[in-house]
Amino acid sequence: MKKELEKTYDPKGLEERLYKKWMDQGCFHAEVNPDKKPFTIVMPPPNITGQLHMGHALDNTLQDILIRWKRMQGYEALWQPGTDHAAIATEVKVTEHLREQGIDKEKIGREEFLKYCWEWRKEYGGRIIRQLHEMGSSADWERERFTMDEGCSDAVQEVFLRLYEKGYIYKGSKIINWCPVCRTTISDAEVEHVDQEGNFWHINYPVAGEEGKFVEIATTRPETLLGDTAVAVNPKDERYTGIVGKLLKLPLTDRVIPVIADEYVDMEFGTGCVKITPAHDPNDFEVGKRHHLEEINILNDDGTMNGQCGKYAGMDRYEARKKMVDDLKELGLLVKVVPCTHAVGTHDRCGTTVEPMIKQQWFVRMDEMAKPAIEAVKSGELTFVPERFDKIYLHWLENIHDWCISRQLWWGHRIPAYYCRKCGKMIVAKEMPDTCPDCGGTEFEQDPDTLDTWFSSALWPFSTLGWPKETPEFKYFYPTDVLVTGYDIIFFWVIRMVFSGIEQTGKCPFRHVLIHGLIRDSQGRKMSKSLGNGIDPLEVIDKYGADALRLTLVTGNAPGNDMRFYWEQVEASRNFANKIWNASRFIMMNLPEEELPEPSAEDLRPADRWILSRVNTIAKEVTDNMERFELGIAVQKIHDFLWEEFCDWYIEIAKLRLVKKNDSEDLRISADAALWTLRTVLTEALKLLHPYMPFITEEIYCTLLPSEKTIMTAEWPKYREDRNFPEDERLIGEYQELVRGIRGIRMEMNVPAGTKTELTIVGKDEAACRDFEILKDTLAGMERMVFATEVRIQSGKEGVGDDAVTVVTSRATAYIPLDELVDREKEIARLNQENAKMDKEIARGEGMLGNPNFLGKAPAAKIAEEREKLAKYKAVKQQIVDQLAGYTKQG
RNA sequence: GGAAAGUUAGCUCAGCUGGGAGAGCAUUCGCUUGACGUGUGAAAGGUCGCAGGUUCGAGCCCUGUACUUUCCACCA
Repeated sequence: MKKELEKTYDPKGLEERLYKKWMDQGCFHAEVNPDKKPFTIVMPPPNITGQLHMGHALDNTLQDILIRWKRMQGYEALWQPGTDHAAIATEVKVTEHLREQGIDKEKIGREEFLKYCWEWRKEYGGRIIRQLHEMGSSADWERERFTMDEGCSDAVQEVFLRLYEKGYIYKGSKIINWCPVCRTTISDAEVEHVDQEGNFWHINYPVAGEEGKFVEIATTRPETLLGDTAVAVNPKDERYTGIVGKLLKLPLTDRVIPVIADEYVDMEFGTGCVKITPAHDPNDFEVGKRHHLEEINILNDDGTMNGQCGKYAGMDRYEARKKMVDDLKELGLLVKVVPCTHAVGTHDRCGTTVEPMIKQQWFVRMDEMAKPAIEAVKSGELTFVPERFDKIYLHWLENIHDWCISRQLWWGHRIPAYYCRKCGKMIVAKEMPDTCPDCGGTEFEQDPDTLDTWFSSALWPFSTLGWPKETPEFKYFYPTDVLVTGYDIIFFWVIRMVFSGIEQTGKCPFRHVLIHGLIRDSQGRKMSKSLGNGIDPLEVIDKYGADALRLTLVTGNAPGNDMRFYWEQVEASRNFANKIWNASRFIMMNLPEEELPEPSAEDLRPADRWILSRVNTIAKEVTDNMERFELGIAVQKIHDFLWEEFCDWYIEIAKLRLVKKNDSEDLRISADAALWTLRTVLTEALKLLHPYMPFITEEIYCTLLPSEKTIMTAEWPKYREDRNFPEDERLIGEYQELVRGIRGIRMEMNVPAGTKTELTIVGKDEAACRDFEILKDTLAGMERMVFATEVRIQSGKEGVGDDAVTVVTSRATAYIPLDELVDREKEIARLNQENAKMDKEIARGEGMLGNPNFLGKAPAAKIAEEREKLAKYKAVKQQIVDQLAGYTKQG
């Protein structure tokens, strides 16, 4: 029984059904297989708090395209999926969630809180995975991992230990970024500089013991005055040479601070005097170190002023600022207030202004590990697509600071450091030690901090494959091939994976990084929750299907570039799916029940060889484009081939032969050849399209070829020399030229569609006549395409009436008798216009070919091409001239 | 303050190593052609930001310039 496609294309039921089928058949699973070459992509693990958004949709579509393609090419293709515990994001979400139920995180304590986190993970961690299923993602879900599962946690501890023993991880008191709302440290990468309106407050600091003498400083954060331990000037600044070494009375306090000289101060900027607050400014911290200044912390962890701040203690930092400015004004020490905009460091997650503070934290030393990561890109071992992201990557690494990895959070990998309760000795180990080697104490307390969530993500390409164990998977699938991600997380993730991978495994974790941009709304704005302008990919899928969404996300999108989302584009994609659906349905309607053997070479007609040749060429081009990660260009070619060549031309040509299959034995053979070609070309094109539109291609393929289980493992089309038919491509090209010309002229002449005429084709020479004779069966049916009742092919003008309009191509002139419709004068004018056009072309060609420089320097192929074109234009012109001469003679 | 990207049809964007400018949507005029009106045929629409340069030849390479966007940055 022949299978059939549903009459209308409805992605909804179809996609769900096919995804289930793939899952049931284990189509996504990859195994260590020494007979095949591996191809690996690790999926950027979505947060367990996350919901699928357009960014995920794009990212996963690109990965799925690559994986499906490589799988078809015969690679053992592993797409390694999983989810991220997303330390701070989850902790914030769970905390909120608990608060809504009236539960206070602090009250229930760490252990209890973590239970809620795991519950959350159980409840919501799978949600985004299910949503990825809807996209058609062919990841190996059997291998799904989680950054906090046993294996990944083991990898984290192992790396921590190794780096600690190597001296690359250390605990130290340094100035760090503190978020007073989240109450944790954050890394440099998490600080976003946002321009804000603010003021420069100019304040006079009285010189001690010299009545009426002041030093004027300017600051954007007056409240930090309470932490000042010096004022600095540039040693070369002659304005201030006399004052260096003197003491100043720090306003609002009873402290005195020295004036010091330091190169760091820019003489040109402000007053040339800088207040130094070592505990709350990274630069001042460095200055303080150089001059052995006291570091006075003035802030509590929640951003309020601490006990050091006298009357301001307990106030919020901004409240204190206001009060202090008022007080300074009252004291007459406020010189002026100058409005200005300046870049304020904010926490990228919550937007809170970050406070630099000195705290004891854990850091990763970056200097040594950055080197091989830089080298990896410089040597070409690791490449970015597009290349320009090299610079961003290198610039960051070349200016990298040590990475603060400890977080004052509960949800995450706890730092594997233990402190002896008796003597305080710190021991770094995977498990809690039994006895203290120093004091013999047996009670230990683990460091309360957890690790930056990116610490575990950095290990993702190998921790998911079983590392640190030498598993077969690790040996086979690592290093991975391509990493696909947005440019927004190069710093957070890509760089950290590279140096971690090289340090731990000795190998760069991937060969290529394919960078994509952001999906913006139709006005070019970032999609965001606060704007409410986000488009839910699931809604798109619901309305138009995952295939349409996927196609929309890759067409016209170049690597690294942002793109705007338009519903119209999705609609166009769905229309394409519909087109393919119906074309396939048409082909299947005509296919016989019985076997359809490959026709012998002589039974194939020119159009058959043409379309076979075309799909062959397209396969090669598409493969080339995909190898260069030009997915948008590749899919455009498949799209255009299927729609404009296969549907618009070949199917139409084939129809003529199908309807006549019972007329004669010869026509039956012709019809069979067409059917076989239709099926063959469709099959090849479906394979090319499958990575982009997996569902519709699977459904059609399996219906068309009932013995095939899936298109997923069908062999990717390869270029075949025996399917290259340049002669037929040329011939059909001439045919198309002729048909287009006839349609055009009929339109121009306003010929009613119902009016059918004879068509006489006069070949330019014998060879041309022969060629058009070869196309006889195609031409004979041309009435469907060019409204001809009868087609004659001949070498002279005999029998051609005077009232015919003409279509001139390089090798033939077609005559269409239109009797009363033709205005002789207009026809002559039209031909003259054509003639002038040819003259222009000929002049261009002759100009080029007459230029000795061109002949001397241009490549031979280009010269030959131009010669050929020139000859063609000359031939057309000749025929136009002949035609005109005929009219003149008659007229 | 550094760096990158963009500037191409009315709109949104492609354009691979330099060799006669493309798509989708929109527009105009046709088509109950038996797969598809989610279709089909024809057409209109561009000084490729501006100014120089290199080249036989530049949307593409170089220099400068204008505007837009983004990233980085410890000038208080």
